[in-house]
Amino acid sequence: MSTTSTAETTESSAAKASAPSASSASPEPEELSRVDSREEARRERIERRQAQILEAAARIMYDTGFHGMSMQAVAERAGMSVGLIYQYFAGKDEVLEAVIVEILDDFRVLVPAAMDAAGEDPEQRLRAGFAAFCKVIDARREAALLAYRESQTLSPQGRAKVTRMEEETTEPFREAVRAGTATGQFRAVSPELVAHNLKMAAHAWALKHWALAPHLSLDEYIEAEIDLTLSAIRAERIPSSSGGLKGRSRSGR
Amino acid sequence: MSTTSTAETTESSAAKASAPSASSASPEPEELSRVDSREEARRERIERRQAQILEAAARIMYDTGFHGMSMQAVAERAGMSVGLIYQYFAGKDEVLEAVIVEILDDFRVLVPAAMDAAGEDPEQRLRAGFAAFCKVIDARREAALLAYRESQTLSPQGRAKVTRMEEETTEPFREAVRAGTATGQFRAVSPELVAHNLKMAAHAWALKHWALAPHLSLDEYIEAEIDLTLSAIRAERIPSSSGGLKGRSRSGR
DNA sequence: CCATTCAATGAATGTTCGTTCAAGTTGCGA
DNA sequence: TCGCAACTTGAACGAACATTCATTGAATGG
Repeated sequence: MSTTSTAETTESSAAKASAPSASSASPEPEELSRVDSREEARRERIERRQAQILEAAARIMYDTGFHGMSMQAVAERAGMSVGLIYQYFAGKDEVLEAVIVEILDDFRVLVPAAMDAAGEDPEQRLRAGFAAFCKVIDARREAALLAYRESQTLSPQGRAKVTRMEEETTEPFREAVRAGTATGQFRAVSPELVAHNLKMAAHAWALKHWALAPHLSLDEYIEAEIDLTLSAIRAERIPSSSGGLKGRSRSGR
Repeated sequence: MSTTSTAETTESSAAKASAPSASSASPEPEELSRVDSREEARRERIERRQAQILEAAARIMYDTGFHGMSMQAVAERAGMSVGLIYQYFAGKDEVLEAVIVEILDDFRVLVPAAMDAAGEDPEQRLRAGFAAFCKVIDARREAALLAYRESQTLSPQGRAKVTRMEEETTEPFREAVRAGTATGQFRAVSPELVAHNLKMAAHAWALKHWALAPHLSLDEYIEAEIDLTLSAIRAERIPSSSGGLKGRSRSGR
């Protein structure tokens, strides 16, 4: 899942970058195809190796944390030698960044896709987006947890990148809330806050899985959370009965 | 703040446990008082030292993470020698556990206190408890973040302890929701889920401070979040208009 | 069948760090 | 003033670890 885009995102990395000098000049078709298939095989191998490494690294970090992960252990788990890891990643730090970027990339791609597939209605869009978000988290719970625990460990650039990706991820939520407010379906709530809450609720499925999973299935959780949020932001459907709403509604800000 | 209970909680630790052999036989009252004041001074020193160490450790871990924290660095920051740390903690792991337990202890004490001070009304109790929760987080943001990042690093016993303390912390929230449902002020929502959401919203002030703080002050955040939650769970105040509430309210479990 | 290229290995290296402990210091009672 | 006990120090030790690199092995091309 998203392996392609990950490889692309990660490619900033190590050596290996001996850019395909082929594309310049080699008119023979057989020559071309030979070079191409070579190139292709190479790319495939690189991808496979990186995936191997990232999976092993994610597993180990989940158990022990970044600091408890030795490159030796990663190599063993991935079924290769230590040295080989350094062919595909410049160092331990870069392995961490790749693991984190991989899952953020899934969010960025899958959440908007699900929302667009859900049509125009803001409520349906929020539902679909939130469900997709939670499902990605559920599928990659280990990596999601890592993204939290070890973000601080990243280089400043790495952290900036992660922050930016996270902002992008929640932008569709903000837009849906704004759209709903515009149509009058939603109260005048802060799109930032609602989007933030949905994001946190999704993250919580990973962060607090030990507390939630015994009570709820993933689908139940998704249903319950989105219903709660929608209850909070739906415009009251009863324009009648005077303003005397009992409660002090100093809704702040 | 809560230093006392922390010292107690942590006491399982290192050597130092050369239990007061005095208590066996020394009838002279002057003897006794002399011994007592000695004991007291000793305890005070232990507390002061532990606090010194924990503050330094929390600061360093916030910047570098547990793995980036060397005992040498802690000693320097705390203004003491490496060896001395081992007089008060059995090892690096125990320092981490103490830092985490310290803040959880604040929650456990301060949140119920604030709720009890707020009176009987479930809504007011939730408001007060949530505000207290957030304020503790805000006051000790570094430690709160650590509790997240490094919980996995703890020993199994340490993790179990932290889990238990967290459950205790949110119990008052669950009770308030149940009470509100019983009086009919709240809809029939899951107390577990609502308490969980409030806890997460409070945690988020630490977890996502970089995203929230530019938009909102702490007080504004508290207001906005609790208002949103209460909007979601308040019973509709209009008993008229038939049962057709439109929404599918299969709020599961 | 040789030459070349490149993936892959894993022992060796240099460093960092948690922990220990022998030795020094301080404070207090006699 | 002496002696004792508790407190404190920090150099030293050993283990772990990230990273390197000389070497092996396999595939390709002529």
